[in-house]
Amino acid sequence: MTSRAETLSKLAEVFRAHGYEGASLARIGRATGLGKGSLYNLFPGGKAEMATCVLAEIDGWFETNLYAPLRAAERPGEAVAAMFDAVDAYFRSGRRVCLVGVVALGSERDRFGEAVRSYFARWVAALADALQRSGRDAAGSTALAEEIVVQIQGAIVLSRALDQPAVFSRAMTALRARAAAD
Amino acid sequence: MTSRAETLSKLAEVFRAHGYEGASLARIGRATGLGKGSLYNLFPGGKAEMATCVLAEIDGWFETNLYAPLRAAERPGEAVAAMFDAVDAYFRSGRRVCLVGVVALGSERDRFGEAVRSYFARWVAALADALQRSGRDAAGSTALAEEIVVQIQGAIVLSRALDQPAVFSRAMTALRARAAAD
DNA sequence: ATCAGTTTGTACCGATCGGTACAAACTGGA
DNA sequence: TCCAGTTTGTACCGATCGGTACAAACTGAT
Repeated sequence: MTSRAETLSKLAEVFRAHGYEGASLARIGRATGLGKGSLYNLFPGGKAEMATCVLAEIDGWFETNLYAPLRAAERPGEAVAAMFDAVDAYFRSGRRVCLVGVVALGSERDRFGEAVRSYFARWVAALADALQRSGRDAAGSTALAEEIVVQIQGAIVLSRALDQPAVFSRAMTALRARAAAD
Repeated sequence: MTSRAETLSKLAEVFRAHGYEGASLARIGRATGLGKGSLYNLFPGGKAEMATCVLAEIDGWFETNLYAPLRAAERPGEAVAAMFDAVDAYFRSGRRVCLVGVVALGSERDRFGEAVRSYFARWVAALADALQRSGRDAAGSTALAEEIVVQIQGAIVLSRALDQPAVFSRAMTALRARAAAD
């Protein structure tokens, strides 16, 4: 069953590019190469279920590749550095949008509210955990973790707005230094 | 001609709430209390012209209330502090979305590319100008200005995602301190 | 009061929306 | 080879999309 996973990633790109309301079934069908019959066979709940599954897959990817390593790392400092590598690759230096962030800004926020909240809350918590275990006090760790996630999201916005991936890269470089300091 | 200005602000709220694609003429008509006849009389170019005018009005508001004061201030430090006050009020502590930022993330970015680019470029430039005149070197001013705008945008995303306006307020407080320090 | 010019509501257009129905085409096990 | 069960394409549904046409209702100057 290769279809499901591949389809989800293509679905994600459609939602990323056009948002929930702009992701029409016609566009989805074109992007995935699947007709309505197949789509509704895979996702009986229609567009809402597609979006839910896409968000769940993204959430799972971040949990596996970012949050869990941050929480489990024996050398937290290296895990934080690895997170920045992963973030830079995943968001393609700001050229790729954060779908969860886009949902948070849109009118569909309430529909997917818990998924959105959990994704970001766990990101901040996992990062704060790693920062604290690398020698910071609890309050400072949480504050810095929150600021890092804020800057990642903001850097995506600004680098896309200015069409300058360098903006994203600069922000990541500065954050790496902040996280590594002391 | 009270209609035009009032209509634009109501239009802005519709675009903010639903994005360009989600802002249907039905919703726009409902929100403004105007029929299609009136809307196409005010904006012969249809939805695209409405969005262009809304972006232009927002741009004008920021130019007048933020950028110009930052560039003209005799006491740049106070102008920067005033900017944070204005930003906090305008974005209602993160409860209100930045329409230009939303457009930058969406598929309509290219259609309004120049407006989006200019809005953010002038924001960063005006802020960097004020920071430099308050005693910083040129490179540090630009870097800090960029980071401040990044954090404002990111704080809107995160505070909405977590449904915690306090996230936005904390970010603004920290940025005020960063900007005031030297 | 009249009338040109504007503003408004409404009916309507073809296209597309998300979703359903269902028969044809597949699939693997017996 | 056959057949139950799944997967697929396609036709179709009512609703809504952005946009147009146009006549009725307003407006202010004469």
